[in-house]
Amino acid sequence: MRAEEIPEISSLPLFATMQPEVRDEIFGSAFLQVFPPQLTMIETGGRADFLHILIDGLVELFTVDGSREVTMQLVRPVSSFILAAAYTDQHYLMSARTLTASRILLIPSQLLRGAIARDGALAAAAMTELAMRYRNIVRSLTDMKMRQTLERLANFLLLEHTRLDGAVQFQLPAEKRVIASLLGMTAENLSRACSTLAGHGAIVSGPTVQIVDRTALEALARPDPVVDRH
Amino acid sequence: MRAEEIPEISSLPLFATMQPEVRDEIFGSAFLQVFPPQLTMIETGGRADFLHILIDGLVELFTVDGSREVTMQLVRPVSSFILAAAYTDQHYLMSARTLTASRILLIPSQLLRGAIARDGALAAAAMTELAMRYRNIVRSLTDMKMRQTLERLANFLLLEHTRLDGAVQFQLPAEKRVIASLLGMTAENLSRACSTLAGHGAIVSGPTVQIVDRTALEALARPDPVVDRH
DNA sequence: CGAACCCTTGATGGCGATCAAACGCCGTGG
DNA sequence: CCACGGCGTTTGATCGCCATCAAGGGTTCG
Repeated sequence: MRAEEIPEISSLPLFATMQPEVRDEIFGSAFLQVFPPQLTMIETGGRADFLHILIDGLVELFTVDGSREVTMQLVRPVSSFILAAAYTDQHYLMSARTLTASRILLIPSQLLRGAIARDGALAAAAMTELAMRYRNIVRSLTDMKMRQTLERLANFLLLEHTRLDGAVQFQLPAEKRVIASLLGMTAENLSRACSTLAGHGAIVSGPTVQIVDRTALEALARPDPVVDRH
Repeated sequence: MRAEEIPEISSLPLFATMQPEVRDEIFGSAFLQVFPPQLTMIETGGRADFLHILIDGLVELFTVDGSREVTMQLVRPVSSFILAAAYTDQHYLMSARTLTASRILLIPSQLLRGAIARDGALAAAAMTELAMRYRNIVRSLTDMKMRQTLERLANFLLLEHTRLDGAVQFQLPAEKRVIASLLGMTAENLSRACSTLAGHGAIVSGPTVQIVDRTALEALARPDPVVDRH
């Protein structure tokens, strides 16, 4: 990996507090791989031989059932994914593919487990990371069970809006079909829902979003102060 | 807690491998509490001051949105719950109530965090526990997004059937209204779905279930060999 | 320039929610 | 002991959200 990126990766919550010598050992055996867009690098049911860390690009986690697939989560840089499978040495529950060209750091699972066993600070960080991801999925499940599609879209846009520090205008992070699947709806319905939001403070035209009235959007989305605090 | 139960709790995966002296310290400061049925002991948004371990009884985890609530998970003995919130010292994402009279062991979160920091084996066990729960929620979310209600019910019954070592007849673990909410459907629809299953190898009459043709039920449920392996 | 592919828009249908009512069970109190 | 009321479950009727099917427009890429 590029020399200037080592500090950036080291400063990830997962690696920030660990012992430097253990970190050097892990990074020494890790390797960076560059993937083109639309490449499935992990398949459901496979073995989790590596912890993946997305350095750059965009990754989609999804599940497959027969011929149908559903997006579960978008992974943005810089963050790790499939930590749970890597740590417990089990099969992947989700597949992963790149949405854009991506650079991904691969850390052998076995090495990671060894390091966690030896380094208490790393163990704590991994635990925190996993706990955060757990809580995020609980949020997704809640969202799915409690809200209908329009509300989910509205909440999604509110979240993006917040993530981007309240920028009035921004781009959707992925193709609409992917967003639709992530939100548990069809592309057709997402399109209609986007039009509907024009009357509720959000104008979505193609891939660009304008938040013109956050209050109105919140009135529709009714974000939960506890569940939706990220 | 009763003397004869200490070995049972100690043999939980979470506590089995830790150092005996740390375990004694934790258990020394833990206390057992008895709750009547239908008592909400944890409210969404509250602080996670204790790790809870259900020794005996049945607990429902659920979320509240305005006036509506949704069941997220059933907790059966003996197992811990809300580990993620307790470890990260954050607010509860879910509420918890007893469904039957229950005995619950309460371990101060702060004490737990300290013990995890000192005891690598406990840290590893906690990590595994959390990873397992993470994977279970991923399964729930997949189930929710990919299947419709009848399939979800069928899969639920298959899971119960397996859990009970293939017993031909068994009781539903909770009231149907709770099961319905857990499966993301209304009580009315669950009732109809139960009748429908009579033609697919499962006879549900009131709270009792008979699996008369598992193959037929599986044909309807189409369980995923990866996702549904628990 | 053509062929995918994505997005959009419209028409239709079905799954499941909602509303409504009756039944059975069980506790309480007369 | 029985009457009553409450609650969970069941069954029926209806509604609405959203999926599906279908077709057209726009963009990208070979």
